[in-house]
Amino acid sequence: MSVKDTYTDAVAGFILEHGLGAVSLRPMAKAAGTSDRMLVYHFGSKAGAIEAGLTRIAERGIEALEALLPPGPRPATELMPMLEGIMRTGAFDASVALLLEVTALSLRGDAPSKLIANRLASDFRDWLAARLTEPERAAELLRGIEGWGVLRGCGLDAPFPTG
Amino acid sequence: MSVKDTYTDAVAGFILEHGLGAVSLRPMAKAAGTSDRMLVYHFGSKAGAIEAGLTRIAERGIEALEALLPPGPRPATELMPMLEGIMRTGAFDASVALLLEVTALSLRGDAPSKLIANRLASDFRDWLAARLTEPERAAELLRGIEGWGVLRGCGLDAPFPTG
DNA sequence: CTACACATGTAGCAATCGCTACAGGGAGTT
DNA sequence: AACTCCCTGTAGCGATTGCTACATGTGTAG
Repeated sequence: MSVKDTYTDAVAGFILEHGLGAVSLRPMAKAAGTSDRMLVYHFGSKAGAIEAGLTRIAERGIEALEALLPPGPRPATELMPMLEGIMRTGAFDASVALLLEVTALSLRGDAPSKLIANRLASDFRDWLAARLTEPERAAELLRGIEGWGVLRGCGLDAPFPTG
Repeated sequence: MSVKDTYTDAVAGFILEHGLGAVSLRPMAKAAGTSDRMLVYHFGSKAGAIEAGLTRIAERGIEALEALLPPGPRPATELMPMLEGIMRTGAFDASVALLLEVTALSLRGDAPSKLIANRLASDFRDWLAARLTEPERAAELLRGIEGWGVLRGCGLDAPFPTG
């Protein structure tokens, strides 16, 4: 793994932990064990570093979630309660928050955010489709999950989408 | 309307237009026709100004949406297509983006954001319940609307929730 | 050994950040 | 007239921002 690759991981971790709005070069570089100078050297700019970090996060994407589930497609009536249990632990709160931040930027017209947001969402949708015995329900259920996540972030206890 | 009240409106407008992440005192004061000095004087701090602006936005809340709809409760099969038409115009993209920003902060543990996010979401939920002939479906439909908004922000065309 | 590309540390620049100290201006009260 | 209270402009502070100039190290190919 190249040096730049290591930095990319560190940047991804920093963004996930602190959020897009809290990114600045010096603290992020410190967390990566290097200097702002090096981040700019390797990624060209702050925006480049963020883009690399977000892309890395999108690549890692579903891995963490995948690891918590038994393999193979399931009917929604089985899969959704499993997902609900996982989401309710809060383990993915940071990921949800980041998705919402990127989505907000995308809604405001930020072009790089549009790309990343689209990738994050469609990767999740495709993963969901592959995990369901009723893949045609993926979009509807994804909509429900995202909405549930937003309401959870707002402190409201909406019902989790079911089969 | 007091001077501070005018500033509050201007701050609310600035936040809606540019997003929470882009708020800084001097540009916001310029948009309000005053100086950073005055915003700090009236609101105590940047955080105080933001809180006042967000509260004002929450107060205004549903007004703009309300104005676009015929009065009285409707069945979901009627109301939801109306909402879909309105949302698809993009007129509320900035509002959605702001809600997502606040929700993200709330998910990361920011206490003031938790309050505002909760108020924004529960006001919308209550409004929806009052607008439906089946008010018990408000939470489920709100979840669908929020999820739809997120996916729309991501550039995905999910189906709008229906009756 | 030399040459050259990659990588890095030090130092600093101009801009912006949130915020504050200080000096009033203007209106109303005594 | 003197005093007080609300409001505002000017100026600036120390910190942080993204980024860069310059010098240097380090490893590899010729």
